[in-house]
Amino acid sequence: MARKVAADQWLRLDNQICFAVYSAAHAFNRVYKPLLDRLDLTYPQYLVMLALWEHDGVPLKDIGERLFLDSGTLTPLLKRLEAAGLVKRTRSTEDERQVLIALTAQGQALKEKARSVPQSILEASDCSVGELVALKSEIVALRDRLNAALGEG
Amino acid sequence: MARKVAADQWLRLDNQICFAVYSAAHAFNRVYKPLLDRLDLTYPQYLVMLALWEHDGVPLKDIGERLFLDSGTLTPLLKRLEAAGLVKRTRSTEDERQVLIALTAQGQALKEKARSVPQSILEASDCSVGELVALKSEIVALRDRLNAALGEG
DNA sequence: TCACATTTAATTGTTCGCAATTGAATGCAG
DNA sequence: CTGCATTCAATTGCGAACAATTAAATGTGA
Repeated sequence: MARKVAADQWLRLDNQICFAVYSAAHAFNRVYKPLLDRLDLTYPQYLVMLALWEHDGVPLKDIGERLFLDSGTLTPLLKRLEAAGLVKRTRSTEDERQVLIALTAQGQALKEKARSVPQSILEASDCSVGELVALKSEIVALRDRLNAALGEG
Repeated sequence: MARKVAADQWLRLDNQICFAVYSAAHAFNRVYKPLLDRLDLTYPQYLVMLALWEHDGVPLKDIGERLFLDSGTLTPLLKRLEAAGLVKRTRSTEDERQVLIALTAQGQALKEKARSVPQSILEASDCSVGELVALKSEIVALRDRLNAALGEG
């Protein structure tokens, strides 16, 4: 019986790091919600805008690689951003398979409204920048090992 | 200009801990996918089963509090688990507002097939149990602080 | 007891996320 | 140049996730 209980430890919800990550992601989402509502963005849309504020005029594929998302997710999302007037989607002339995503003036301007968001998140996290940076690095390292395992599998 | 670059650091994708968590959650999901396909479960369904293997015959609400999910998510998910023959949903007789979720024999039996899953995840994580436990605790602590901030906000 | 608030699931509508497929453009071997 | 594979975005279908609403059951105060 002691052996059975020990075996069960591996299936306990509280012992799953994946559940920790899963539930933390949802917690972040809920904290972001009211902040992003003021920008009329969802969280995934905010990520795309972050990517574009760094590198504008890039193919859809590049955004996908950066965010680990595919066209099935990005195509409709980008159409919504275009409908909102934040980006423009144009076929590349050199390679007509590619769709280039470029910020509109409105999309660039939104960056200024977004500047206050990270500070609010930091406050909700209730810990130091240093701690968050360290934790972030560990999580990224784990993510990259998981993705590497996928490539091998 | 140096000042503008410094200000932009806060909006850089790679500096967002939320994106680290978000992308790690998706990476976990992709690693779980082939393992859970063999159990005919999605990842959220797997979480519900983990909860039920620990505490059977509980109200939907309890599962929701445990997993941080609401009825809008759980009601259709549990109907799918019921359709798959893994759980039974019954109105409580003491309080007819509540729906009690109980494992079927098949649902209990699935636990044995699930025992090999955590080991596979550990291998894909490519690090020690100790490291994972420590990281998990930090992530849970962050999640709880975020949820606490929501309550205050 | 009666009115009213609270609790609990279910429902509706929108947005992700991904697998699988389609179709067009491009690259490449012969 | 031809034939075939590859790349890329779009589409379809399904399962979350959540806000907002609805409806029924329960609890509470007067």
